[in-house]
Amino acid sequence: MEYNFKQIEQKWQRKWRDEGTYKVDVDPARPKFYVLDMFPYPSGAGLHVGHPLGYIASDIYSRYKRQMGFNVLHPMGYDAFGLPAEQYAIQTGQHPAVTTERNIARYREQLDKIGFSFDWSREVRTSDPEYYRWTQWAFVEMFDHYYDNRTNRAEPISKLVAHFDEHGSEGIDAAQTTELSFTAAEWAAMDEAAREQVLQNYRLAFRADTQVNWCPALGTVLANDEVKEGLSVRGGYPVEQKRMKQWLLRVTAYAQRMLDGLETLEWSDSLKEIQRNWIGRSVGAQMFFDVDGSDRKLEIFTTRPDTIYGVTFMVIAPEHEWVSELTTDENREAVEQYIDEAKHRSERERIAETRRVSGVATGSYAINPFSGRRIPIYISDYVLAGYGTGAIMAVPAHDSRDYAFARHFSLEITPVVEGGDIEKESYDAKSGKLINSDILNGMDVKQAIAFMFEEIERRGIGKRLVNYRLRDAIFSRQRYWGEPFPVYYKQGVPHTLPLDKLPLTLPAIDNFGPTAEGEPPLARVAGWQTAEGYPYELSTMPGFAGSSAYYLRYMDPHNDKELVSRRADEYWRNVDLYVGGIEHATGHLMYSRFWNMFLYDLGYVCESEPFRKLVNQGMIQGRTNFVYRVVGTNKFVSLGLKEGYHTQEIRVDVNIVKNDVLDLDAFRAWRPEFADAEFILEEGRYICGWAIEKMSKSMFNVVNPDYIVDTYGADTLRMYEMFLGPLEQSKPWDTNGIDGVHKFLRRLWSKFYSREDKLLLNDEEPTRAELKTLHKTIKKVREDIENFSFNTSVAAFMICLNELGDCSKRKILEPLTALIAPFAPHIAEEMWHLLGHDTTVCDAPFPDYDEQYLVESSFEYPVMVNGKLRFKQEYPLTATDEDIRSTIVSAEALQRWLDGKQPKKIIVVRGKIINIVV
RNA sequence: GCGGAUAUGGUGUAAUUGGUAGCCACGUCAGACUUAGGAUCUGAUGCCGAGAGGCGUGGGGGUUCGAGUCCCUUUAUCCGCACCA
Repeated sequence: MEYNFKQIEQKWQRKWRDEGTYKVDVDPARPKFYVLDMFPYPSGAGLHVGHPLGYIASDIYSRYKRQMGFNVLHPMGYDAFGLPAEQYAIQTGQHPAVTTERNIARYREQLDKIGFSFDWSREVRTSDPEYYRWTQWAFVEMFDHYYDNRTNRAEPISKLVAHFDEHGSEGIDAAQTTELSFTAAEWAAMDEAAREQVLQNYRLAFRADTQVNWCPALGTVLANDEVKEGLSVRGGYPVEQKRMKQWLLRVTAYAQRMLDGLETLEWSDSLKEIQRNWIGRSVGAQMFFDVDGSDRKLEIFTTRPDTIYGVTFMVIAPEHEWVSELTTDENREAVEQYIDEAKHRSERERIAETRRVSGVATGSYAINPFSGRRIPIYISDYVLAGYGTGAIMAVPAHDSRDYAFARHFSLEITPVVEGGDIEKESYDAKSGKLINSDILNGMDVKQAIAFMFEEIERRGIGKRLVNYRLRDAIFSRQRYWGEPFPVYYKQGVPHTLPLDKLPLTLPAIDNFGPTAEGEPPLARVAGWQTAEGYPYELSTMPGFAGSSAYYLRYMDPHNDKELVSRRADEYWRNVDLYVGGIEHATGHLMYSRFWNMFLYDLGYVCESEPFRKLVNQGMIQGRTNFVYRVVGTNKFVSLGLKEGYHTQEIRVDVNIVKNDVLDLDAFRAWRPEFADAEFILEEGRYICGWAIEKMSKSMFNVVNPDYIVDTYGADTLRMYEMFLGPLEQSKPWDTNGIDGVHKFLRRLWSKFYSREDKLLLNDEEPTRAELKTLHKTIKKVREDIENFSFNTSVAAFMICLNELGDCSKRKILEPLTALIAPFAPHIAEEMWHLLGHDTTVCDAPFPDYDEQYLVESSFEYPVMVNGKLRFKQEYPLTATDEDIRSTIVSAEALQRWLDGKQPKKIIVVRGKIINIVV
């Protein structure tokens, strides 16, 4: 009987669905294992072959763990809110809910064909009100909490209010937007709006007037991770800086914990490094400089307090709040002009002109608190308003940016650390002896920094301080297709809806663009207000809101009382294995950790880190095929012959090319203009050229998994995607090797049935050689799965089959079936039943190996007997005395042995002594 | 500029973790069976050389009895961050 993958796969997929084979429940009697994929955004283009790569890997691991006796949670859902659906709606007028629903149905159909072991009864969709009520709920909780740096956790805002009632701001150490100072009496005198203003300074979800990334083309603000090189990640539109009142999440409160938490995670070093850089911790000193002729004190942050005697000027950002105050009348015009220019430079220009030096003097002077010198204060856009205090002390001798600035404006450059040549460039290295530095002279840099930290605090002019590059996350988007904020405004003061009023559902609209006044789409909704007539917030939440806690919801997806029950949470705890793309390194994977830590502080979840182990699968690139048209004709010349012609390169649909050979008839049928195409063939075939490009519709290189599944079957697709190379590595999709994998499955099948349809399975005893092959394969596959080295397991299966020859023995095929089940579940299931089982193969125990079958020839120390070299040995299974005697010893090695030195180690490879280590 | 990763046949890759480099596939070549083959099966296939043999893991150097693997240096490609004080 032929290997009829279509019949086998349909049969078992239906059965798995009908019988709920992959449904799981809390089972305290069994150990749990949680395997999660990053859920997809259901785009209109459907699933391409790149999507399943990670899903297949995680499915293999899930099935393996299940066969190892674990209760495996392996859910799937959809990240259904998002910009593309809304953009599509603006263009076509189709409601995003409709198109999203349609796309989801398509995704589901495609996913089902691949034979994943998802528990679909736990599916979540972020756009479902029953789901997003918990997103809104978390937001309300964040609004109601602040971060206490003393207890190092989120605390109820009521605790803060109680403190204000009693002591004012005195004694508060909390994560905050700006430093506030007021007494209990002042607090008592504030009205509601003023009090709320103060509380917004502390809330974990808060509103603030900040510098934001504004994307005019998309009509919305974006978070830092949604902007790359001054362009929006989605769409690639220019992004500009703008001051706007926005909702934010105070993720910076958790910066240190997110940094520390990385140590406990099994993530790749490169990913941890990306997060560390993103958080950007730096230890330095806060210092106050007196401003000459003013009682203002200019606050700066520096990591090099040791260079204080080398400070020859100061610089503040153009957006610094004291710009106008520090500017003297004679400089005012120049300063205003400079500020105006800076404002109109886009982020992109600013990045492109990174090395351009620009700035202007304020006319004011500061006093160096150590040397007492009077130094000028400048304004320049190389100082960022968003980092530190937006003001720096400039040390041109030891900072390349300050150096460039000083050179440009001919400012004094005083070296204070030995080692460089300041005529040529600044000396930035943190090593050397201090000079020209009064009390610091003779110390080395590290010593001087430590000394200065103490000295600054002792003199009361500042303190040691840790700064982070991480910014609070902008949380509102001026869009329609997202979670509405459970917020309404009373006389402009924001209030959150009570929890029992959630979810606040997204109203239906039919025009998805911004209003004429530039308001978000929700402004179009008449009556978008509370029953009492208070208006709701008009913006919606960003994409990362819904994906920040979805892994928790999977644990208990139908619970209408809470996000996740204690019982479910304490059983499933956190994700043991998370598989997904590296592109979420600074977005989703940061926000989720923040969100989870917050819920952990509040006692809703029992683990502070959501994803214990993380594997990043590589991206699958497209492999574009080209044909070569002879210019001015409808003749196409094969790749190898094109040199003789003047040709034009045309992209051709990769689905009508096989192994770079063009299907001529399909090509003629592809486009009307090619209907009468003629070909110049080489050896009777048309060979296409190729290139690696991003997989996209416009390049005609999108390969759809459906086509592969229809042609070769799901098991072939699964094994082939794994066979392609290491999981973490990006690689081009290329079907050139798929026949090899398919052939393997057919040969596996032929162990059961001959071509004449005879059942070959028999009960003969296996030979030692066959057992050795089997156990070797089991060992290899077990180790490979644990290491996510699936490509080498596929190779191991092929070797196994080659070595087994025509063996159709039950005692070999039965463990082999259980072994291959995670990779090729359909054929394994069919084989399992042919072997006479009526259970499902995913519950078949994963086979173990026995070392006794694996022993290779192993020689230990040689001993001298009657002047001859003899081996004290463990005999190999098949070795005879003849084998031992014929062991070849190199002359040199033997000589060394005969010199009488005691060898440490004898190197024997395949029965041959290569060397003796003395 | 800083940080991280990668580099092995015509191609994708593998290497017991310092021990015969190239497993397993693709491709190619030869053969068998076929009316036919883009089916199936068998064999060969790193490079140079008729052969003996020599050379081979981006380049150069080092450690070691022994290096794809460790160290130094250099080149190329990819990724992340990028005026972060």
